[in-house]
Amino acid sequence: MSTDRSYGDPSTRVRILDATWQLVAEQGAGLKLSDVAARASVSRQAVYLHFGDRSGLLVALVQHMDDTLDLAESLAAVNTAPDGPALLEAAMRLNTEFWSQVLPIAQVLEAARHDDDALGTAWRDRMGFRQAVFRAMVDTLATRGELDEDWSVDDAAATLYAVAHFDTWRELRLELGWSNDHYVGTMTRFLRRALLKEGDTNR
Amino acid sequence: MSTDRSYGDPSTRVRILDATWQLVAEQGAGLKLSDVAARASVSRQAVYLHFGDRSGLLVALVQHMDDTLDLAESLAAVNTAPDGPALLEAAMRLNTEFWSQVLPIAQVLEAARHDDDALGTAWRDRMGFRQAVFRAMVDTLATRGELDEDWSVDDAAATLYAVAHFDTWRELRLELGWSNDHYVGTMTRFLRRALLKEGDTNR
DNA sequence: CGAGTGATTTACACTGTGTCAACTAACCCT
DNA sequence: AGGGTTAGTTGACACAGTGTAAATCACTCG
Repeated sequence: MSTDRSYGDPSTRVRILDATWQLVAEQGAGLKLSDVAARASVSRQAVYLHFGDRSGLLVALVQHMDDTLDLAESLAAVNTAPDGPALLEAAMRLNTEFWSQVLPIAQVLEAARHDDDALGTAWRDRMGFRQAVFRAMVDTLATRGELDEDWSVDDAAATLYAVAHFDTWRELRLELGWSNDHYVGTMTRFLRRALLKEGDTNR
Repeated sequence: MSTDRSYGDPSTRVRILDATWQLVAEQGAGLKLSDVAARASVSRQAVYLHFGDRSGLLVALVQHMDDTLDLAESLAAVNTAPDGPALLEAAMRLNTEFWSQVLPIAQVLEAARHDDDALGTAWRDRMGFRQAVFRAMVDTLATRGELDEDWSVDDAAATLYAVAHFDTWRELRLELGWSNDHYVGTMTRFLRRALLKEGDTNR
Protein backbone atom coordinates (compact mmCIF):
# COMPACT_ATOMS: atom_id res chain seq x y z
CA MET A 1 0.00 0.00 0.00
CA SER A 2 1.01 3.62 -0.21
CA THR A 3 1.27 4.55 3.42
CA ASP A 4 3.91 7.20 2.78
CA ARG A 5 2.99 10.69 1.81
CA SER A 6 5.79 11.87 -0.41
CA TYR A 7 5.25 15.41 -1.54
CA GLY A 8 5.33 18.34 0.84
CA ASP A 9 1.58 18.88 0.53
CA PRO A 10 -0.89 17.49 2.99
CA SER A 11 -1.51 13.93 1.94
CA THR A 12 -3.65 13.74 -1.13
CA ARG A 13 -5.47 10.82 0.37
CA VAL A 14 -6.70 12.85 3.29
CA ARG A 15 -7.68 15.73 1.05
CA ILE A 16 -9.81 13.37 -0.97
CA LEU A 17 -11.41 11.91 2.13
CA ASP A 18 -12.19 15.35 3.49
CA ALA A 19 -13.74 16.34 0.19
CA THR A 20 -15.76 13.16 0.24
CA TRP A 21 -16.98 13.85 3.75
CA GLN A 22 -18.14 17.30 2.71
CA LEU A 23 -19.89 16.10 -0.39
CA VAL A 24 -21.60 13.23 1.32
CA ALA A 25 -22.89 15.76 3.81
CA GLU A 26 -24.08 18.06 1.06
CA GLN A 27 -25.38 15.64 -1.52
CA GLY A 28 -25.90 12.34 0.19
CA ALA A 29 -25.12 9.06 -1.46
CA GLY A 30 -25.48 10.62 -4.90
CA LEU A 31 -22.04 12.15 -4.82
CA LYS A 32 -20.08 11.96 -8.04
CA LEU A 33 -16.45 11.00 -8.04
CA SER A 34 -15.77 13.84 -10.42
CA ASP A 35 -17.09 16.27 -7.81
CA VAL A 36 -14.97 14.66 -5.14
CA ALA A 37 -11.93 15.05 -7.32
CA ALA A 38 -12.73 18.67 -8.11
CA ARG A 39 -13.32 19.49 -4.45
CA ALA A 40 -10.00 17.91 -3.55
CA SER A 41 -8.28 19.75 -6.41
CA VAL A 42 -7.24 16.47 -7.87
CA SER A 43 -7.97 14.54 -11.02
CA ARG A 44 -10.76 12.00 -11.03
CA GLN A 45 -8.24 9.28 -11.71
CA ALA A 46 -6.29 10.12 -8.59
CA VAL A 47 -9.35 9.01 -6.66
CA TYR A 48 -9.25 5.67 -8.41
CA LEU A 49 -5.53 5.35 -7.78
CA HIS A 50 -6.02 5.82 -4.07
CA PHE A 51 -9.24 3.96 -3.41
CA GLY A 52 -9.80 1.61 -6.31
CA ASP A 53 -13.44 2.40 -6.82
CA ARG A 54 -16.47 4.11 -5.40
CA SER A 55 -17.03 1.50 -2.77
CA GLY A 56 -13.41 1.63 -1.65
CA LEU A 57 -13.70 5.35 -1.16
CA LEU A 58 -16.74 5.01 1.06
CA VAL A 59 -15.17 2.21 3.08
CA ALA A 60 -12.11 4.37 3.62
CA LEU A 61 -14.40 7.19 4.67
CA VAL A 62 -15.95 5.04 7.36
CA GLN A 63 -12.55 3.92 8.59
CA HIS A 64 -11.38 7.50 8.55
CA MET A 65 -14.38 8.51 10.66
CA ASP A 66 -12.78 8.11 14.06
CA ASP A 67 -9.90 10.40 13.13
CA THR A 68 -12.21 13.32 12.63
CA LEU A 69 -14.30 12.77 15.74
CA ASP A 70 -13.73 14.88 18.79
CA LEU A 71 -15.27 13.10 21.74
CA ALA A 72 -12.56 13.16 24.39
CA GLU A 73 -14.46 15.37 26.83
CA SER A 74 -17.74 13.50 26.61
CA LEU A 75 -15.96 10.20 26.91
CA ALA A 76 -14.09 11.34 30.00
CA ALA A 77 -17.35 12.38 31.59
CA VAL A 78 -18.69 8.87 31.18
CA ASN A 79 -15.63 7.30 32.77
CA THR A 80 -15.67 9.55 35.80
CA ALA A 81 -19.39 9.42 36.51
CA PRO A 82 -19.90 8.86 40.25
CA ASP A 83 -23.19 6.97 40.11
CA GLY A 84 -25.72 5.33 37.79
CA PRO A 85 -27.84 8.35 36.91
CA ALA A 86 -24.76 10.44 36.25
CA LEU A 87 -23.31 7.70 34.10
CA LEU A 88 -26.45 7.40 32.01
CA GLU A 89 -26.61 11.14 31.57
CA ALA A 90 -22.99 11.27 30.48
CA ALA A 91 -23.66 8.39 28.12
CA MET A 92 -26.57 10.19 26.51
CA ARG A 93 -24.50 13.34 26.27
CA LEU A 94 -21.79 11.36 24.52
CA ASN A 95 -24.41 9.79 22.31
CA THR A 96 -25.87 13.04 21.06
CA GLU A 97 -22.35 14.34 20.59
CA PHE A 98 -21.40 11.30 18.57
CA TRP A 99 -24.40 11.26 16.27
CA SER A 100 -24.22 14.99 15.69
CA GLN A 101 -20.75 14.59 14.32
CA VAL A 102 -21.37 11.41 12.42
CA LEU A 103 -24.76 12.49 11.11
CA PRO A 104 -23.76 13.40 7.57
CA ILE A 105 -22.27 10.08 6.76
CA ALA A 106 -24.48 7.99 9.01
CA GLN A 107 -27.57 9.00 7.08
CA VAL A 108 -26.01 7.79 3.90
CA LEU A 109 -23.88 4.85 4.85
CA GLU A 110 -26.18 3.21 7.34
CA ALA A 111 -28.29 2.35 4.34
CA ALA A 112 -25.86 2.13 1.45
CA ARG A 113 -24.28 -0.78 3.28
CA HIS A 114 -27.13 -2.99 2.16
CA ASP A 115 -25.99 -2.70 -1.43
CA ASP A 116 -22.30 -3.02 -0.70
CA ASP A 117 -20.81 -5.83 1.33
CA ALA A 118 -17.47 -4.17 1.95
CA LEU A 119 -19.18 -1.04 3.16
CA GLY A 120 -21.49 -3.09 5.35
CA THR A 121 -18.55 -4.79 7.01
CA ALA A 122 -16.78 -1.51 7.62
CA TRP A 123 -19.86 0.06 9.13
CA ARG A 124 -20.63 -2.93 11.31
CA ASP A 125 -17.07 -2.82 12.57
CA ARG A 126 -17.48 0.76 13.73
CA MET A 127 -20.80 -0.06 15.36
CA GLY A 128 -19.28 -3.06 17.10
CA PHE A 129 -17.01 -0.67 18.92
CA ARG A 130 -20.02 1.35 19.98
CA GLN A 131 -21.70 -1.76 21.21
CA ALA A 132 -18.68 -2.59 23.37
CA VAL A 133 -18.75 0.85 24.94
CA PHE A 134 -22.34 0.45 26.05
CA ARG A 135 -21.62 -3.03 27.24
CA ALA A 136 -18.83 -1.70 29.42
CA MET A 137 -21.17 0.88 30.90
CA VAL A 138 -23.72 -1.72 31.87
CA ASP A 139 -20.96 -3.86 33.34
CA THR A 140 -19.98 -0.94 35.51
CA LEU A 141 -23.56 -0.44 36.64
CA ALA A 142 -23.91 -4.14 37.41
CA THR A 143 -20.73 -4.43 39.47
CA ARG A 144 -21.75 -1.34 41.39
CA GLY A 145 -25.03 -3.06 42.11
CA GLU A 146 -27.06 -0.31 40.49
CA LEU A 147 -28.56 -2.38 37.70
CA ASP A 148 -31.99 -3.66 38.61
CA GLU A 149 -32.26 -7.41 39.15
CA ASP A 150 -34.89 -7.58 36.44
CA TRP A 151 -32.14 -7.19 33.88
CA SER A 152 -29.46 -9.51 32.64
CA VAL A 153 -26.34 -7.62 31.67
CA ASP A 154 -26.67 -8.89 28.13
CA ASP A 155 -30.21 -7.69 27.65
CA ALA A 156 -29.59 -4.39 29.33
CA ALA A 157 -26.49 -3.68 27.25
CA ALA A 158 -28.19 -4.65 24.01
CA THR A 159 -31.27 -2.62 24.76
CA LEU A 160 -29.26 0.41 25.78
CA TYR A 161 -27.17 0.15 22.64
CA ALA A 162 -30.19 -0.23 20.39
CA VAL A 163 -32.20 2.53 22.01
CA ALA A 164 -29.27 4.89 21.68
CA HIS A 165 -28.88 4.07 18.01
CA PHE A 166 -29.12 6.46 15.13
CA ASP A 167 -32.79 6.27 14.19
CA THR A 168 -34.01 7.04 17.67
CA TRP A 169 -31.66 9.94 18.02
CA ARG A 170 -32.53 11.31 14.60
CA GLU A 171 -36.28 11.06 15.08
CA LEU A 172 -36.22 12.88 18.39
CA ARG A 173 -33.48 15.34 17.70
CA LEU A 174 -34.09 16.21 14.07
CA GLU A 175 -37.59 15.18 13.06
CA LEU A 176 -39.29 16.19 16.31
CA GLY A 177 -36.92 19.06 16.91
CA TRP A 178 -35.83 18.21 20.42
CA SER A 179 -32.88 20.19 21.76
CA ASN A 180 -29.74 18.43 22.86
CA ASP A 181 -30.62 19.06 26.47
CA HIS A 182 -34.13 17.77 26.06
CA TYR A 183 -32.84 14.65 24.39
CA VAL A 184 -30.27 14.04 27.08
CA GLY A 185 -32.67 14.81 29.92
CA THR A 186 -35.57 12.74 28.67
CA MET A 187 -33.53 9.76 27.60
CA THR A 188 -31.61 9.78 30.84
CA ARG A 189 -34.80 9.74 32.86
CA PHE A 190 -36.19 7.06 30.59
CA LEU A 191 -33.18 4.81 30.98
CA ARG A 192 -32.77 5.47 34.67
CA ARG A 193 -36.33 4.35 35.37
CA ALA A 194 -36.01 1.35 33.10
CA LEU A 195 -32.62 0.03 34.10
CA LEU A 196 -31.64 1.18 37.59
CA LYS A 197 -32.81 0.11 41.00
CA GLU A 198 -35.54 2.08 42.67
CA GLY A 199 -33.28 3.71 45.25
CA ASP A 200 -31.61 5.75 42.53
CA THR A 201 -34.70 7.45 41.21
CA ASN A 202 -34.03 10.74 42.96
CA ARG A 203 -32.13 13.06 40.70
CA MET B 1 -44.84 17.40 -12.98
CA SER B 2 -46.80 14.82 -14.83
CA THR B 3 -47.58 12.31 -12.05
CA ASP B 4 -50.26 10.54 -14.08
CA ARG B 5 -51.13 8.54 -11.05
CA SER B 6 -54.11 7.05 -12.83
CA TYR B 7 -52.69 6.22 -16.17
CA GLY B 8 -54.35 3.05 -17.21
CA ASP B 9 -55.31 -0.37 -16.19
CA PRO B 10 -54.96 -0.49 -12.42
CA SER B 11 -53.96 -4.12 -12.60
CA THR B 12 -50.85 -3.27 -14.61
CA ARG B 13 -49.99 -0.62 -12.11
CA VAL B 14 -50.29 -3.08 -9.26
CA ARG B 15 -48.30 -5.70 -11.14
CA ILE B 16 -45.48 -3.21 -11.54
CA LEU B 17 -45.61 -2.25 -7.88
CA ASP B 18 -45.55 -5.86 -6.79
CA ALA B 19 -42.56 -6.51 -9.03
CA THR B 20 -40.88 -3.46 -7.58
CA TRP B 21 -41.51 -4.64 -4.03
CA GLN B 22 -39.94 -7.99 -4.83
CA LEU B 23 -36.92 -6.49 -6.49
CA VAL B 24 -36.33 -3.94 -3.78
CA ALA B 25 -36.39 -6.83 -1.35
CA GLU B 26 -33.96 -8.82 -3.46
CA GLN B 27 -31.59 -6.16 -4.71
CA GLY B 28 -32.06 -3.13 -2.54
CA ALA B 29 -31.99 0.38 -3.91
CA GLY B 30 -29.97 -0.76 -6.90
CA LEU B 31 -32.97 -2.14 -8.71
CA LYS B 32 -33.08 -1.47 -12.44
CA LEU B 33 -36.28 -0.32 -14.07
CA SER B 34 -35.66 -2.80 -16.86
CA ASP B 35 -35.74 -5.60 -14.29
CA VAL B 36 -38.92 -4.25 -12.78
CA ALA B 37 -40.51 -4.19 -16.21
CA ALA B 38 -39.37 -7.70 -16.99
CA ARG B 39 -40.62 -9.02 -13.66
CA ALA B 40 -43.98 -7.39 -14.26
CA SER B 41 -44.08 -8.73 -17.83
CA VAL B 42 -44.33 -5.25 -19.17
CA SER B 43 -42.16 -3.00 -21.29
CA ARG B 44 -39.77 -0.64 -19.60
CA GLN B 45 -41.67 2.28 -21.06
CA ALA B 46 -44.88 1.18 -19.41
CA VAL B 47 -43.19 1.86 -16.10
CA TYR B 48 -42.45 5.39 -17.20
CA LEU B 49 -46.01 5.84 -18.44
CA HIS B 50 -47.38 4.88 -15.06
CA PHE B 51 -44.93 6.45 -12.67
CA GLY B 52 -43.09 9.14 -14.59
CA ASP B 53 -39.65 8.20 -13.35
CA ARG B 54 -37.67 6.15 -10.88
CA SER B 55 -38.55 8.39 -7.99
CA GLY B 56 -42.25 8.30 -8.82
CA LEU B 57 -42.15 4.54 -8.75
CA LEU B 58 -40.60 4.45 -5.30
CA VAL B 59 -43.00 7.04 -3.96
CA ALA B 60 -45.90 4.98 -5.26
CA LEU B 61 -44.36 1.95 -3.62
CA VAL B 62 -44.38 3.68 -0.26
CA GLN B 63 -47.97 4.79 -0.70
CA HIS B 64 -48.90 1.30 -1.78
CA MET B 65 -47.30 -0.12 1.36
CA ASP B 66 -50.37 -0.08 3.56
CA ASP B 67 -52.35 -2.10 1.05
CA THR B 68 -50.02 -5.03 1.34
CA LEU B 69 -49.74 -5.00 5.11
CA ASP B 70 -51.69 -7.46 7.20
CA LEU B 71 -51.87 -6.12 10.73
CA ALA B 72 -55.54 -6.42 11.65
CA GLU B 73 -55.04 -8.96 14.42
CA SER B 74 -52.14 -7.20 16.09
CA LEU B 75 -53.94 -3.89 15.86
CA ALA B 76 -57.07 -5.34 17.44
CA ALA B 77 -55.00 -6.68 20.32
CA VAL B 78 -53.75 -3.19 21.05
CA ASN B 79 -57.22 -1.72 21.09
CA THR B 80 -58.64 -4.33 23.43
CA ALA B 81 -55.78 -4.41 25.91
CA PRO B 82 -57.20 -4.31 29.43
CA ASP B 83 -54.33 -2.51 31.16
CA GLY B 84 -51.07 -0.71 30.65
CA PRO B 85 -48.68 -3.64 30.58
CA ALA B 86 -50.95 -5.55 28.23
CA LEU B 87 -51.22 -2.53 26.00
CA LEU B 88 -47.48 -2.08 25.79
CA GLU B 89 -46.99 -5.74 25.03
CA ALA B 90 -49.59 -5.63 22.28
CA ALA B 91 -47.93 -2.50 20.94
CA MET B 92 -44.54 -4.19 20.78
CA ARG B 93 -46.11 -7.23 19.18
CA LEU B 94 -47.67 -4.96 16.56
CA ASN B 95 -44.35 -3.23 16.15
CA THR B 96 -42.36 -6.35 15.40
CA GLU B 97 -45.14 -7.48 13.09
CA PHE B 98 -45.03 -4.17 11.26
CA TRP B 99 -41.30 -3.96 10.77
CA SER B 100 -41.05 -7.58 9.72
CA GLN B 101 -43.40 -6.93 6.88
CA VAL B 102 -42.02 -3.53 5.93
CA LEU B 103 -38.41 -4.58 6.34
CA PRO B 104 -37.51 -5.07 2.70
CA ILE B 105 -38.45 -1.60 1.66
CA ALA B 106 -37.72 0.13 4.95
CA GLN B 107 -34.04 -0.75 4.72
CA VAL B 108 -33.83 0.89 1.37
CA LEU B 109 -36.25 3.77 1.49
CA GLU B 110 -35.56 5.02 4.97
CA ALA B 111 -32.25 6.13 3.56
CA ALA B 112 -32.93 6.82 -0.09
CA ARG B 113 -35.32 9.53 1.06
CA HIS B 114 -32.37 11.78 1.79
CA ASP B 115 -31.55 12.00 -1.89
CA ASP B 116 -35.12 12.38 -3.04
CA ASP B 117 -37.49 14.98 -1.68
CA ALA B 118 -40.63 13.37 -3.02
CA LEU B 119 -39.67 10.06 -1.52
CA GLY B 120 -38.82 11.73 1.76
CA THR B 121 -42.24 13.33 1.92
CA ALA B 122 -44.00 10.07 1.17
CA TRP B 123 -42.02 8.21 3.79
CA ARG B 124 -42.54 10.87 6.40
CA ASP B 125 -46.23 10.75 5.68
CA ARG B 126 -46.37 7.03 6.47
CA MET B 127 -44.32 7.51 9.59
CA GLY B 128 -46.60 10.34 10.70
CA PHE B 129 -49.40 7.82 10.82
CA ARG B 130 -47.27 5.57 13.00
CA GLN B 131 -46.52 8.46 15.26
CA ALA B 132 -50.23 9.09 15.69
CA VAL B 133 -50.84 5.50 16.67
CA PHE B 134 -48.28 5.63 19.46
CA ARG B 135 -49.62 8.98 20.55
CA ALA B 136 -53.08 7.49 20.87
CA MET B 137 -51.70 4.67 22.99
CA VAL B 138 -50.06 7.07 25.40
CA ASP B 139 -53.25 9.10 25.55
CA THR B 140 -55.09 5.98 26.58
CA LEU B 141 -52.53 5.24 29.26
CA ALA B 142 -52.73 8.80 30.53
CA THR B 143 -56.51 8.96 30.76
CA ARG B 144 -56.50 5.64 32.56
CA GLY B 145 -54.06 7.15 35.02
CA GLU B 146 -51.40 4.54 34.30
CA LEU B 147 -48.78 6.89 32.89
CA ASP B 148 -46.30 7.95 35.53
CA GLU B 149 -46.48 11.60 36.57
CA ASP B 150 -42.85 12.02 35.57
CA TRP B 151 -43.94 11.98 31.98
CA SER B 152 -45.71 14.52 29.84
CA VAL B 153 -47.88 12.87 27.23
CA ASP B 154 -45.86 14.54 24.49
CA ASP B 155 -42.52 13.29 25.71
CA ALA B 156 -43.78 9.81 26.44
CA ALA B 157 -45.42 9.47 23.04
CA ALA B 158 -42.36 10.78 21.22
CA THR B 159 -40.00 8.55 23.15
CA LEU B 160 -42.15 5.49 22.67
CA TYR B 161 -42.40 6.19 18.96
CA ALA B 162 -38.69 6.75 18.58
CA VAL B 163 -37.67 3.75 20.62
CA ALA B 164 -39.98 1.53 18.60
CA HIS B 165 -38.50 2.82 15.35
CA PHE B 166 -36.77 0.78 12.72
CA ASP B 167 -33.14 0.96 13.75
CA THR B 168 -33.78 -0.25 17.25
CA TRP B 169 -35.90 -3.10 16.04
CA ARG B 170 -33.40 -4.08 13.37
CA GLU B 171 -30.40 -4.01 15.67
CA LEU B 172 -32.04 -6.21 18.27
CA ARG B 173 -34.00 -8.49 16.01
CA LEU B 174 -31.63 -8.92 13.08
CA GLU B 175 -28.13 -7.90 14.09
CA LEU B 176 -28.24 -9.34 17.60
CA GLY B 177 -30.52 -12.17 16.60
CA TRP B 178 -33.23 -11.72 19.19
CA SER B 179 -36.38 -13.75 18.63
CA ASN B 180 -39.70 -12.04 18.22
CA ASP B 181 -40.72 -13.13 21.68
CA HIS B 182 -37.53 -11.90 23.25
CA TYR B 183 -37.90 -8.57 21.53
CA VAL B 184 -41.49 -8.21 22.64
CA GLY B 185 -40.80 -9.38 26.17
CA THR B 186 -37.74 -7.27 26.79
CA MET B 187 -39.07 -4.12 25.20
CA THR B 188 -42.34 -4.46 27.06
CA ARG B 189 -40.57 -4.75 30.39
CA PHE B 190 -38.32 -1.89 29.44
CA LEU B 191 -41.20 0.39 28.54
CA ARG B 192 -43.37 -0.69 31.43
CA ARG B 193 -40.72 0.22 33.94
CA ALA B 194 -39.92 3.48 32.20
CA LEU B 195 -43.41 4.77 31.53
CA LEU B 196 -45.95 3.26 33.89
CA LYS B 197 -46.65 3.88 37.53
CA GLU B 198 -45.05 1.65 40.09
CA GLY B 199 -48.20 -0.22 41.03
CA ASP B 200 -48.25 -1.86 37.61
CA THR B 201 -44.86 -3.47 37.82
CA ASN B 202 -46.19 -6.93 38.63
CA ARG B 203 -46.49 -8.97 35.50
C1' DC C 1 22.14 11.99 -14.02
C1' DG C 2 18.43 8.42 -14.34
C1' DA C 3 15.03 5.49 -11.85
C1' DG C 4 10.78 5.45 -9.53
C1' DT C 5 6.47 7.03 -8.65
C1' DG C 6 2.42 10.04 -7.72
C1' DA C 7 -0.55 12.35 -10.47
C1' DT C 8 -2.42 14.30 -14.89
C1' DT C 9 -4.72 14.23 -19.36
C1' DT C 10 -7.24 12.15 -22.79
C1' DA C 11 -9.79 8.60 -24.57
C1' DC C 12 -13.04 4.93 -24.50
C1' DA C 13 -16.32 0.98 -23.18
C1' DC C 14 -20.26 0.05 -20.45
C1' DT C 15 -24.53 0.60 -17.91
C1' DG C 16 -28.70 2.69 -16.48
C1' DT C 17 -31.95 6.69 -16.88
C1' DG C 18 -35.06 9.28 -19.32
C1' DT C 19 -37.26 10.79 -23.83
C1' DC C 20 -39.32 10.36 -28.36
C1' DA C 21 -41.74 8.73 -32.32
C1' DA C 22 -44.08 5.28 -34.76
C1' DC C 23 -46.76 1.26 -34.50
C1' DT C 24 -50.41 -2.13 -32.57
C1' DA C 25 -54.29 -3.97 -30.21
C1' DA C 26 -58.20 -3.24 -27.75
C1' DC C 27 -62.42 -1.04 -26.59
C1' DC C 28 -66.41 2.26 -27.25
C1' DC C 29 -69.90 4.54 -29.76
C1' DT C 30 -73.86 6.67 -32.34
C1' DA D 1 -68.32 -1.51 -39.81
C1' DG D 2 -65.05 2.52 -39.46
C1' DG D 3 -63.00 6.47 -36.56
C1' DG D 4 -61.27 7.85 -32.27
C1' DT D 5 -59.48 7.22 -27.90
C1' DT D 6 -56.77 4.42 -24.60
C1' DA D 7 -52.94 1.33 -23.07
C1' DG D 8 -49.22 -0.57 -24.29
C1' DT D 9 -45.16 -2.03 -27.44
C1' DT D 10 -40.79 -1.57 -30.05
C1' DG D 11 -36.63 0.53 -31.17
C1' DA D 12 -33.72 4.26 -31.26
C1' DC D 13 -31.16 7.77 -29.01
C1' DA D 14 -29.03 11.45 -25.86
C1' DC D 15 -26.99 11.84 -21.46
C1' DA D 16 -24.56 11.00 -17.12
C1' DG D 17 -21.60 8.49 -14.18
C1' DT D 18 -18.49 4.50 -13.41
C1' DG D 19 -14.48 2.14 -14.37
C1' DT D 20 -10.17 1.09 -17.40
C1' DA D 21 -6.15 2.16 -20.07
C1' DA D 22 -2.09 4.47 -22.16
C1' DA D 23 0.94 8.23 -22.72
C1' DT D 24 2.91 11.90 -20.33
C1' DC D 25 4.47 15.15 -16.78
C1' DA D 26 6.85 16.49 -12.37
C1' DC D 27 9.06 15.85 -8.53
C1' DT D 28 12.30 13.27 -5.30
C1' DC D 29 16.07 10.52 -4.17
C1' DG D 30 20.06 7.35 -4.63
